[in-house]
Amino acid sequence: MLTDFQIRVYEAVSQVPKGRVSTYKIIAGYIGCGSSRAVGQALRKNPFAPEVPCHRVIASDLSIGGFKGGKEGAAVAGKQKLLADEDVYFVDGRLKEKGRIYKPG
DNA sequence: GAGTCATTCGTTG
DNA sequence: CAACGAATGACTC
Repeated sequence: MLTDFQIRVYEAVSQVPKGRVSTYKIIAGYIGCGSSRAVGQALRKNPFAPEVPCHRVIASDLSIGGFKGGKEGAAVAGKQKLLADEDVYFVDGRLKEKGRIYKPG
């Protein structure tokens, strides 16, 4: 069973176009949540894995964030790899071009 | 009902 | 700039 909150997150993340990324903070504020952690929780489940590009979501400090339940290791390694396919590159574990961040509005 | 979490901001050194 | 602590909101058991 999915909650309205999770659906909100999946909807917001699904709106992020290719070659662009978003942050937990932006998603959280976009759906009306004061905690970015809740967003990560919803993405962690990600029942719509291929439909919801959870790999297009990073931390607000331009860090890679987490992936597949891990915040470092092969998890984020695969995340950066996927982002690299989207023309989104990372440097030292941080987003290369902050302009890649997609902000609604 | 308590524990856990893929975060974020503020203070201190 | 770097490291630590406190706060927030929701999902899982």
